[in-house]
Amino acid sequence: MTAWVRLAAVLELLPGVLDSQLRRDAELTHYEYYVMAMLSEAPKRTLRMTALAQQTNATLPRLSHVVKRLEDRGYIERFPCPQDARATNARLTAEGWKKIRATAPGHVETVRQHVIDVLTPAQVGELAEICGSILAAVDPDRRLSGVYDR
Amino acid sequence: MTAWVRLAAVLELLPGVLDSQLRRDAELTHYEYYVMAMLSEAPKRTLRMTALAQQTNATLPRLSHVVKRLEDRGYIERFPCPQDARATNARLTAEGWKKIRATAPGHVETVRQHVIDVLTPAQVGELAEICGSILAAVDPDRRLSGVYDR
DNA sequence: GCAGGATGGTTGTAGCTACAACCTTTTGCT
DNA sequence: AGCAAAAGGTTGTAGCTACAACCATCCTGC
Repeated sequence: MTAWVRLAAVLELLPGVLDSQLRRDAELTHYEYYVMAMLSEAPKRTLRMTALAQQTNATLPRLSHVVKRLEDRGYIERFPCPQDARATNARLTAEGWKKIRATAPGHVETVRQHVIDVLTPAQVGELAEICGSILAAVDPDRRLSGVYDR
Repeated sequence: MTAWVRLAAVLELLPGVLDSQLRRDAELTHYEYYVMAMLSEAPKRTLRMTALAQQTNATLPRLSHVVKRLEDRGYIERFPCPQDARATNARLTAEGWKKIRATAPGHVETVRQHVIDVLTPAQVGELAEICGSILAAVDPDRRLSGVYDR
């Protein structure tokens, strides 16, 4: 009971904390940041929409809306995939790359402050295990979340 | 890194799972359910808006909107607090009580299925500790969340 | 070689949350 | 007492997400 009540509280409060830091310092949603971060680590900073949706644990419609907004702001560009005319590729622009480089340190610091640094190293390990198990239960087919690596 | 990436995924996916079960089976949001659950455990099934906001980890405006909707549906009633003319009390109606009694088993089962039962007892304990630390960092003044009990 | 289903993606809309502005009552200071 | 500031709530609005409907392309079996 205690575990669940506290987890529910974290679920409710933590996203707000992360969001407001990013919105204040970079005018970005946490999810928008995550999308750009995933692109920045991909080969050629390019990913197909479906793959990007999986990696960011989101549905395709949600991603589509978000990418459109980021495209309007000049951080991402979309172009049809040459191999598959149905598919769309999303690529981080130079400006988007600059943006993510500038934003990352502050965001990482926030995550450290509120999560990593308040735990012992052993607890961090436990947390990874625990979240792994929960993810397996929540998304058994792993249609979303390419997060089971390591 | 692994711990954080997975926690971020849980933050993104778990609320959706809980919400859809409740919306499907009871036409309730997870947060609406939580509000009614907190009221159902309070003395006289009544709580002041501020207290209710704290216990449910929400801001007052959010609670105000939610309570209004639940009032329209007949699950909650509001009345001015006799001791403090500024304050408002929220009370669960008989219908609200019936609703929560009917809804609880399915919700609890969902939580077990996706969280508690996929962890070892030791992990459940660890999870409570970990979330406690995170909450302390996220909300140092404990203005929200009366969740540090035990 | 083509019909029917599956895959990839976009768009429209309803509903919830965050933020800011506002009003009322209470408290604190002098 | 009296006035300023704080506490308790509500309302309005903008913005994001979920869900459903939709279109286009690809693939499979026959």
